[in-house]
Amino acid sequence: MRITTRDPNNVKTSLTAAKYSHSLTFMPSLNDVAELSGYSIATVSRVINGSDKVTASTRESVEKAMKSLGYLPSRVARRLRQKGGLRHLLGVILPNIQNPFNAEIARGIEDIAYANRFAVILCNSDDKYEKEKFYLDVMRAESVDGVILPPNQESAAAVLEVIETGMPVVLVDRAIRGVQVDTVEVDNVIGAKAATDHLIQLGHTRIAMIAGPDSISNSRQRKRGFEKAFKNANLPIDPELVRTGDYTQDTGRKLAADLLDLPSRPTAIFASNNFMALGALAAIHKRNLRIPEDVALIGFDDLPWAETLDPPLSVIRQPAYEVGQTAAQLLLDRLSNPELPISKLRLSPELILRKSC
Amino acid sequence: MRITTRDPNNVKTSLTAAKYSHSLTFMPSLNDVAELSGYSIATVSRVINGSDKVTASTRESVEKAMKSLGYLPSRVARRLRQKGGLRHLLGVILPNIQNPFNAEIARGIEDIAYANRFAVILCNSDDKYEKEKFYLDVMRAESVDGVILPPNQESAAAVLEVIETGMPVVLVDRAIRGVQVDTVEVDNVIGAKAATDHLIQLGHTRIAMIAGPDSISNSRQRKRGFEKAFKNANLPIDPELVRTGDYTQDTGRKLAADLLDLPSRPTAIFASNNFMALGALAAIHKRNLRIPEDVALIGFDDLPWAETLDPPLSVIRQPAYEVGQTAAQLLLDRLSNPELPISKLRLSPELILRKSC
DNA sequence: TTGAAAGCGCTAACAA
DNA sequence: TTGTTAGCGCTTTCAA
Repeated sequence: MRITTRDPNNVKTSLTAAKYSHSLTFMPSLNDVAELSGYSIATVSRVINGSDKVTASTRESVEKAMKSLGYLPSRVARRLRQKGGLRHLLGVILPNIQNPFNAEIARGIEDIAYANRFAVILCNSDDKYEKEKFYLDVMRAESVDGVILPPNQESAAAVLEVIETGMPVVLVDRAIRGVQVDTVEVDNVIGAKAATDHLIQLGHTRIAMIAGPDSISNSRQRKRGFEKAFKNANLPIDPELVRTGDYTQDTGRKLAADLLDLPSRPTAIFASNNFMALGALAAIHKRNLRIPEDVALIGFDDLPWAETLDPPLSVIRQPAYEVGQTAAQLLLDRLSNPELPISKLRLSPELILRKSC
Repeated sequence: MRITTRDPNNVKTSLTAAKYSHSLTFMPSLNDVAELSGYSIATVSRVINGSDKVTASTRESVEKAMKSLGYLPSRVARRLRQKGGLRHLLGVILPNIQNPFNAEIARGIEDIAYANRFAVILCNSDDKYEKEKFYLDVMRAESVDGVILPPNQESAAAVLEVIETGMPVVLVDRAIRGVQVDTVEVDNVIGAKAATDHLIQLGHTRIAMIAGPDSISNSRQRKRGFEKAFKNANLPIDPELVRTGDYTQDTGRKLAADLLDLPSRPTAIFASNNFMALGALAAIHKRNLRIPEDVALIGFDDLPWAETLDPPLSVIRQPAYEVGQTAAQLLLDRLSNPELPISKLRLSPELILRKSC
């Protein structure tokens, strides 16, 4: 059933439309306030910036003038002039805000930003170099206070360049090796090892991994954790059972399908991120296989609705919100004190057992 | 099981740290390029802006100078100066990016923005007036080209004020009555009616609705659609079965629980948004009720993983990505031609039947 | 085709 | 305590 009400004719003309054409956005300036209040722009500026070198009565009349004009200081002009000070603007570049993991990070960042009266320019890169480069240039051109992003192999050089210019950068979720820059990661090796350990303890030996791209540091780390668990248990890895996807639901589904159609199929699957786990789940369902009896499944990244999936999905939970908060706080700390030593933080993941393994 | 590796001591000092303290972000300016190339800043500016009044040879040497300096024009200075032109910056204020519905809208907006070389300041308001107001001020102070947001009852006045200043605004998902401003909505009445109709056709008469807050236009519209379906079918609404939540998973769970614990419980539940549907799902599961045999469930808003829920959730799907795209395109059109008539668009929702009803 | 100079809205140094 | 002024990086007349 499809209901169609989209109505291209439902377009009305109005008086308001005419207004737009004449009114360039009206913004009173310092000058306007100065004129109205009878003081100089310097004094008005002092009032705005809460200088204590203004008489109470002066402050009062200036503030009255500001209010009556609806004056709002231009962040643009301020940013242009004030070279040393804070611009109260952060740049954040994430692969895709539609991934709940990224949304959580973004939210963590923004909550800290808001608490400190910072606004955030948020961009989606899809891990595409072209977009990353464009947005990195935007950040410089907007002269934001600093940038938070998860680098990948391809973008690393561009990120390094930005760091060279002196722009504070905080890496989240992914790292660049051998570079001294503030970084907030999750311990992916330990997380992946914990997931695999659990599968092994359950008696599985034919365990498949749907891994992420090698160009992403956390993906390599998760692979390492997987291998570590096997080595620890003195178990051999069947290379046929390790597949590399691209962190999308689609490859998760396809690779799980391939795995499931193997002559001797795995009894357990570890999916290296949330989307691929969801894809694997769909593929298993499609084959009417029981979870965990026929195939056990565990994913990396929690989902707010993992509890309500069929079956409730066991996962390695990343503290994504905290990652975002920590990164933002690190950046703000760096801004207020550039001499701070570099921090490389690694937050802990958590094994959450539900019903899928 | 909890693995803890957070290591506050894993903090290293380095040469890079020292660098920060001295290097104020280095940004070559027009002046630097002018000096290096031997031309005036005016000429350099012309080269940047692709003026045709420059000799090929001049352009060439200026471009060489720009490249060798890694020059990037400051969007800030440009914005300050150029009163008429485009700033290539959009403001977007959404309630919460962690809601996949909002994430989809945001993505739709950004894809159009990126295609036109615009960057986006994205903010979460939590539908809190204080945050909305702060971010609205930020948009003005940053002199963005325009703002996209879903208004609510409380913020409407502030939004109107912004519109008064001449700043282009596009409303998404929610409308303000009696105001001529570009708006992209979804037909909530028809959507909610379709959901309720379907439940009625299935033979249900005790149908509960978990509605959203009355302060949000789409919530009121969905209630209207629900009532319309009842009236159409000549069925009475049991007021006890209509509960008002706040669009969060938590109230969805609580209100569903109340409903389910009623002496004569409803046989079907219509949840007015995605989060409340998820909450209701959890509440039903907790009581070990079968879906749809004991209680049928339908939600508003699709979820990328609705298929994999237990059971796969039937929903009214909103074309959220298209809503975002359309809004952004509307805004860009308005920027390039302010005389354009006001558009009030209403996109179509879609009934997607899966297994929950 | 190029350059000189004014000025966008603001901060900050200096003077009064 | 207040005002004058220079200048942030750029665009845009106006002259040359």
